Amino acid sequence: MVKRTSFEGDSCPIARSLEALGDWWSLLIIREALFGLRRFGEFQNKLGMAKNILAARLRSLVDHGILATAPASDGSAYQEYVLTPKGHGTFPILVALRQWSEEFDDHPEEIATILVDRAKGRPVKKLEMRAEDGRLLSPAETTLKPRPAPRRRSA
Amino acid sequence: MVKRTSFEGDSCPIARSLEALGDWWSLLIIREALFGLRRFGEFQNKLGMAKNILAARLRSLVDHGILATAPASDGSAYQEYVLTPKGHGTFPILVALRQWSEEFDDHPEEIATILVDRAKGRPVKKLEMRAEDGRLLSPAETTLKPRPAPRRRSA
DNA sequence: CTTCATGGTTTTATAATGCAACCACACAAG
DNA sequence: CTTGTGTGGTTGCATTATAAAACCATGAAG
Repeated sequence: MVKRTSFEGDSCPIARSLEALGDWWSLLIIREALFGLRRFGEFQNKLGMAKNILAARLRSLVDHGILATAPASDGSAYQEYVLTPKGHGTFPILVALRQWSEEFDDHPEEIATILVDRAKGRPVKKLEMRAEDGRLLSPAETTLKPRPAPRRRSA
Repeated sequence: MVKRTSFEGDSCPIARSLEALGDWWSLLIIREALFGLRRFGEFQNKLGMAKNILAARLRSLVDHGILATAPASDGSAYQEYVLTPKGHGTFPILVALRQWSEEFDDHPEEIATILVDRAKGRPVKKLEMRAEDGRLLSPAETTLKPRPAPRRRSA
């Protein structure tokens, strides 16, 4: 396999996000980190993935600023992997994937869990596209526009 | 490379979604279909990807029910690829990826476009997690719950 | 009919993945 | 202190996934 096309320099933010998130297993590792896993062994045990791939993915996620390493919380000499704010920011992506699957999966009965509001136990509402003024938007009611040049910032 | 682990039988909807969407290029093909591309050559020209990979991806997206083939709209004998409702349902995923990248990208100045409300030209609002009753939810305010057994349906 | 366009298919070589074995250090127990 | 187990990797190997390029079959236009 020749090297996969990199989307790193792409002008589209979707493509750019795939550079950080698009490797096989990456989103599932983030999912587990959101559930609170932190230790290499925890990720490995939960996901059942190859250790060399896990090591490479964790390294990549750290390099992309999604995870950070921190001293283990039990006081041992080991390191843990903790989500950064950038990592936490992936939550809507995971929710979107989940809701798409729940709605369109060929075998919805194979899905084991639903995402609920912790306080009430009720399902989280479907994600909605909304305009600045709150109007609900369908995909057809959106479009792309050139990004305005950023304002100059004082040094 | 040995065969990648399949998430097909996974009980988590996020993992399951990656089976259909997780191949390199798949989400970008869908993005282009959402922009209105339909013909093999259009996808190929726009994305600049290898034709054999494009053919394989289009086949996979059709097999997963995200795209369907239809006679070409110009009356020729060719086929077109059109998004199904399931395909259109991926829009929030793409929006979530876009918004994550816009917020956290190391080089936001390299992003060329913003997603706007077509009528007003104003940026689309950031996606929000909301409870059934409309309360805004942080990730910590959500949890997973076993999916209730489906009701028996009349034959 | 000829020529070009379209939508693939096939071949080839390298990167990406998973498996399994190995390794270096950390930690715990005696 | 020694020994054994746990932890977090690293390494070697084989197969699949990817991209590039060439090839091919049909469609369309003149």
